[in-house]
Amino acid sequence: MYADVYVGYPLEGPFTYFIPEQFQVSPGKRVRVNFAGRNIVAFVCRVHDETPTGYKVKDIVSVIDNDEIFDQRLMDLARYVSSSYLSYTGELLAMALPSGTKPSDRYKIPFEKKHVEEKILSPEQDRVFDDIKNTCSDGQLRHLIFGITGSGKTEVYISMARHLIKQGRSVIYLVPEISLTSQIFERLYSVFGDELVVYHSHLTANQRLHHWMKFNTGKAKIAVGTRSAVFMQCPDLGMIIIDEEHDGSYKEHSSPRYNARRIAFYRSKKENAVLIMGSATPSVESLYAAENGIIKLHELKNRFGSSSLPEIEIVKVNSSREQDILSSKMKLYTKKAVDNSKQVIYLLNRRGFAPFVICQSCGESVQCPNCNISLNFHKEGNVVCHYCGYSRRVPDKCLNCGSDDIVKIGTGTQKAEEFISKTFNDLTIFRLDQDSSRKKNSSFEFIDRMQKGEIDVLIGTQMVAKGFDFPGVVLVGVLLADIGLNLPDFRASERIFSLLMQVAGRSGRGDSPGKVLIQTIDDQQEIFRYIRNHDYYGFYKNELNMRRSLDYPPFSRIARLLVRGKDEKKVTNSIKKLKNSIDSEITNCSPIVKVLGPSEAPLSKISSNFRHHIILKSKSVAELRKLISRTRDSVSSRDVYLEIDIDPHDML
DNA sequence: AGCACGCCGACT
DNA sequence: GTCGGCGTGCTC
Repeated sequence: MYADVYVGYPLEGPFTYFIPEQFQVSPGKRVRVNFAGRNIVAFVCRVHDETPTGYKVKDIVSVIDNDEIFDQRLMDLARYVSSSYLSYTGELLAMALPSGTKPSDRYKIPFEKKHVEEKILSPEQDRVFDDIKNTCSDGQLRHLIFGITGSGKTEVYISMARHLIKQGRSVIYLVPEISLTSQIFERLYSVFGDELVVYHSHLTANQRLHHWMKFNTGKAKIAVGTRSAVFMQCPDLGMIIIDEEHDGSYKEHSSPRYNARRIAFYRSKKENAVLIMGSATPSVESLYAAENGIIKLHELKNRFGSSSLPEIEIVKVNSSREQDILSSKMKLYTKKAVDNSKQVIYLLNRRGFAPFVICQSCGESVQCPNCNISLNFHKEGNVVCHYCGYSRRVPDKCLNCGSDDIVKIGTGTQKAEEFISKTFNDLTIFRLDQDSSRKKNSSFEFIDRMQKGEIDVLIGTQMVAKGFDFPGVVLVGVLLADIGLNLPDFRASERIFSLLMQVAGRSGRGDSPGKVLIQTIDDQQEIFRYIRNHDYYGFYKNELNMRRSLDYPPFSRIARLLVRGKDEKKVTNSIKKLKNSIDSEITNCSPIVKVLGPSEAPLSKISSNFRHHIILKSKSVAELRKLISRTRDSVSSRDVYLEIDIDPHDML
């Protein structure tokens, strides 16, 4: 007998191997095979007795799984996704499936089990729940809940999940990032107990395998996880929930560059499962789909309980210098909040853009030698590159002109933390960013301390904006809203808008009314008018008009072709060749595709790789795919790589 | 992706 | 004459 297998390389398979007598091989198991001289994992998709001709068949080396870990449905999904994103079936399987070899159930529940009384839905939540429940039995499977922050979308998801699980079906619950799984896990655990599993990349490979199998066999009925959990298999998929659906994390940033939102959309139809997406700031694409009847829209307009939306104020600051980190208004509001034993959250979006070390004499900032990006100053006296990890001591003299007049400009979370603790020296301050949250269990610890009111001021990057429910917070301060607003990227204002609305939603969730103070250098930006009024629809309309006039999504589909390599000459030659190939192909058959570029990518060099790109736009994504698959081989030169991104999330 | 094969330039 | 650069092609 023979087995057709896929391998985790950018190669379209499958490849056929001989099954030695003693092995139990069936579709859905992983095996070890010798492929091009090395032993690698392969995924069995078919077992048959057709002797291949034309090459010498090798034997399977060993069998990894006793039981099948996937079935035909995942194969179909993998083929669909890889063809949609011009990646490869095996590559997708390798990414989607757990890599462990012996399942481990040694997963520690990250909190003390406590009894939670059953929550009763508000009339508004109940209406939405009923509406979803009733319409989905009529075949309306896709739903978008547009609910303001604090309106209790989670409770609607949970009611729906409980309803479907009672019918013996399974539920996938997606959240944008790992730090959010623990919070939602706690809530779900109180409802579903041991029928719940988690799935994300911070688990060990063997834990992942165990959880995958528990869900796959139907022993667990609900799985909460990050984007890769959208591929999880179960006996009867009843629903996929996408919480914070606007979030960019649902788009995978390396090949296969799938978008979990689209996959969920596809699966819901294919497997007759309900899809619920929820957000306080729906993506322009999703709301547009709702307006066009592709998704059913539900609104939650009231906050749960007695709290109301916070008041938002915009305050102009003069610079991003240290003395301007906190405006006098910010200091005043902060003091008032903590004097009443309440809590404050400060958002400093993106650790990656500040602070720079700059020469006052020639104006040059200290650049990363591998990426053409300004290095960021860290407290330890080093400058660090957040793209490639390069790090060096702060130079005494300007590397460009030799002047010793170098200063640090801008503010990162570290510096802000230091400055704030100097300003308010009796407060307990906690910093939450990628550096501080990396230590294991620190995020659970911090949530606990925050809930107990032990922390006065929480300062952090966008992590503080997402999902937290701390009733003691009455002030949210955005230290510098301008960061990221002027990026050369058509989604920049959408991203900043939802970030600011999300973080604003952290304020005033308890009994006391909340305030939001947004500091900005440019207070005349249009976006602030919508933010001040909590006017999502106003923002949306404005944004939609812009997208329409420039032919951006949702009015077209985009593909980005990025060529990168260490030798810039080769990169530019390759992309020219690619452009020529596209041009001749277009005149032949695809006049409905618009071609922009080639041009240098905004991040023109990362990790010593020069980057140039071509942007393709078309109403028809099929046309884009056809064009790319016919021209991609023109980039064939060695050490030059072509990265294909269908529906890119940013174009930096 | 990795790796072998094989075709032209420059050098002990 | 050979070493080694990298373009091309293959992997069951």
